[in-house]
Amino acid sequence: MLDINFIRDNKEQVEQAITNKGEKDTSIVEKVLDMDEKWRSKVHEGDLIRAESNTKAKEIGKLMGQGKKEEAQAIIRETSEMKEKIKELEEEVRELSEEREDLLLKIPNVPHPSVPVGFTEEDNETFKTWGETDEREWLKPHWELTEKHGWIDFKRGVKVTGAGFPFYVGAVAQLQRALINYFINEGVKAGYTELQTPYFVNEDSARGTGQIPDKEDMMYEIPRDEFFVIPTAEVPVTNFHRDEIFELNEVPAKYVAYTPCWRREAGSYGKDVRGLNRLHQFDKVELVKIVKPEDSYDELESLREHAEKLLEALELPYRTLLMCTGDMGFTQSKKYDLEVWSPGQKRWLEVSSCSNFESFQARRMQLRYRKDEKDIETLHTLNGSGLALPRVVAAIIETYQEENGKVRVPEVLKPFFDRDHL
RNA sequence: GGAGAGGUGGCUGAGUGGCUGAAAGCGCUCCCCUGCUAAGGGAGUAUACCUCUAACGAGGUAUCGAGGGUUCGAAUCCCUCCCUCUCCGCCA
Repeated sequence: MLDINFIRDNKEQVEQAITNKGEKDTSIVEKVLDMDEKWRSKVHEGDLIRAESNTKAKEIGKLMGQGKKEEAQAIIRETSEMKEKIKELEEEVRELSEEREDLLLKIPNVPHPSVPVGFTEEDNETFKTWGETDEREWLKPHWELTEKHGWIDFKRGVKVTGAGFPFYVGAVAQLQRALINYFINEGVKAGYTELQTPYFVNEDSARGTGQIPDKEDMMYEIPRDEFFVIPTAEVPVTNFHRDEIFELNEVPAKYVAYTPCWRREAGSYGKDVRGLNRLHQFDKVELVKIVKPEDSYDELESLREHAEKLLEALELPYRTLLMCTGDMGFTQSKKYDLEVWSPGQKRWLEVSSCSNFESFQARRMQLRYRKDEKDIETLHTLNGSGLALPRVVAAIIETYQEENGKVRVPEVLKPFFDRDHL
């Protein structure tokens, strides 16, 4: 959510941002400003009447205390009209405030000036490439190898739950566990605090990170208990500090958390969902930072570098994309995607997304810090995957495969294995 | 799941209808005093929003778990919900 005062002062910039993010109709800006105007005027009107009514109530109290019942009665009669008016205004204010809030929640975050303007994948900038893509023809896609070794059981996953909920069996289960450990360890080494989180969150939390109202369809729901199943650890982790005011020495706060992630992925099909490419449940190690506004763009770079180093340590060729305005989503102001090379599929797979939300999430969540004696300021939040597991697993299996179908264990994961091959 | 108790400011904890946005203590900040690993005195110390102001700032409204109700007036009474604690039950 943007600051209404910011919108008021930067109307054109916000409209431009909406356009650049791919939405043609920018009239919402006009609407929200109009609604805000109405809301403020009614709030003020209500405040004035309430002030008067409070004064009278105090007079009554005084008179009652002195036993002057007659005089008190006279004032009480005066207030009855006011009472109705207050109720009326309260109702109006409530409605206006709701409408205002609804509109405000529908306005996307403003992209950073360094973000390329564009609307399709082609408009994303390649920020960096690392390693040589392996184009050898005989390299097999991971699903053939896992099938051959019995490492991933998609069929039984379908039987037990449904499509997109595979079982990992034996060596690949071990590989995932090793990766989770490795990623968390690297996060902790880099100064992130490890967090284990709830996997269900309430509506306020889903709203806090912007899954509601923007991306409701991505989440599984548990209506009976009014929970949402987390689509990423970002949701519980960022909400960890919701409604809190940090002291100066408490920022930056940095967390690393492993959780499974559940996503409905409605409308996905074809090669995108083949094998481990897209699942309804997958594992991910997530990094979250809560930082001072002036630091957030430096923090974004270090977050990106941290994720990149994980891929480098695993010796997996990758590229980093700077996402264009139209491809980056509602809540971000700047986003990098890391894509690992899948030599068996001859394509890039997204394994990390590092974003700066500036104050967009923090404002919804009331995440602030005491800047000095007088000022309280909204913080900035960032997050990035470090990393998403299944596609890394796929890339490892494909990259480390040998012609006989065996798969070597990457060097950095050797401590987690007692052998050279999976 | 059943029975009971309770939710007040950063913390402890008063407060059962009016001068209580909230005593007192602790903590914290600033000032004064004090020559020493300390003590004493004074002042200040929630958040959001609105209005006025160029600004410093001033005023107003709301908030005592959340929402609703009664009342001229509610932390205080009533209802609903949430949460915490104790006992029982169940259980990894």
